[in-house]
Amino acid sequence: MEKQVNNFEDKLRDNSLKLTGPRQCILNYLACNRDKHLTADDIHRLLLQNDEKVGIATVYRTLALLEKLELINGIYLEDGCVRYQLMDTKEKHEHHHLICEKCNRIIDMQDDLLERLERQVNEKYGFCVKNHKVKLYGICKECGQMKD
Amino acid sequence: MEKQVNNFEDKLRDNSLKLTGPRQCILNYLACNRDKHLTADDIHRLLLQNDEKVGIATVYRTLALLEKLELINGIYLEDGCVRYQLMDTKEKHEHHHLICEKCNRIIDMQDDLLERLERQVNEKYGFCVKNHKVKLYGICKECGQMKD
DNA sequence: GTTAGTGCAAAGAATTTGCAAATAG
DNA sequence: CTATTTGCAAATTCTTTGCACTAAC
Repeated sequence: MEKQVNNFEDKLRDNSLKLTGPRQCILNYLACNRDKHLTADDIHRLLLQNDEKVGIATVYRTLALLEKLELINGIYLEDGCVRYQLMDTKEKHEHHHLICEKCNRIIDMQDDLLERLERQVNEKYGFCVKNHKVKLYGICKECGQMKD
Repeated sequence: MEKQVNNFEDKLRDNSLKLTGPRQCILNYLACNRDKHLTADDIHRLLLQNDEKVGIATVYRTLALLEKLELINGIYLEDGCVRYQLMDTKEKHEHHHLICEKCNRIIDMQDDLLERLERQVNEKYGFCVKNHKVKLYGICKECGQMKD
């Protein structure tokens, strides 16, 4: 978390952008909830709950900025709103998500098992893979165990 | 294509839904453009161009129906609108998409190389994979060859 | 002080909904 | 004939934008 915040300050400086209250706040919330997948609205609501008066427009603008600076990743599910999560600096690519079709939980998955696939894509399609977004849909352990 | 249309008629009958002009038309457009990735608006525009007077609401309702009947798949890109494509009845899962970050082309990829990954997910997370959505981002062959 | 960032309210885009009229079975 | 579907326009949802005001550097 420290690392990302420092990283953020550097990236802002490099682009002559300003380190403002709302920006610090929003990055902080994401850093404290790296396991969650928050929408702009979630973050806005969280801020208001903690008496941080930040407009929703600023939340959107900050999330767009953080995504451009490659500090967060957007996840696009089927419900029409984007969810964000802090990027793991150790990751080469984005990590994968398991989405339970019963409880709608989103489970993070760190394994990077797509290297072989990416190599084959390069050979067969001449396509040079830079990033990937993998979502696996199914039934999670807990839901699978319930005998409804 | 014949197969899908028949399949469609059966599925409608099974659910006491009606086979209407707009529904046939829309499925037909998708069947004739299985390699494309059309938005509701694309389809609506196509229909109007061919003097089929169908309201945009009907297009949305029909696409939702076709998706529920598992005849088409929705692809959720970063531009905020859903694109649809006829499902290939031969496929176990959805196929993958390569998205070029330069020309924004979407390339279909039939290989199903995720079986090993899915097996490991099942072992490690107890998660039973039913479907997947894989998008690989990068630079396509043509864009990679351009020396701009 | 200058430039970038913010909040607000209004605009925009994609999609959904309510309802009376139309149509398939 | 009856239940489903349609078209239209209005509503909704998520997101973006314009602009005067504020805050970083």
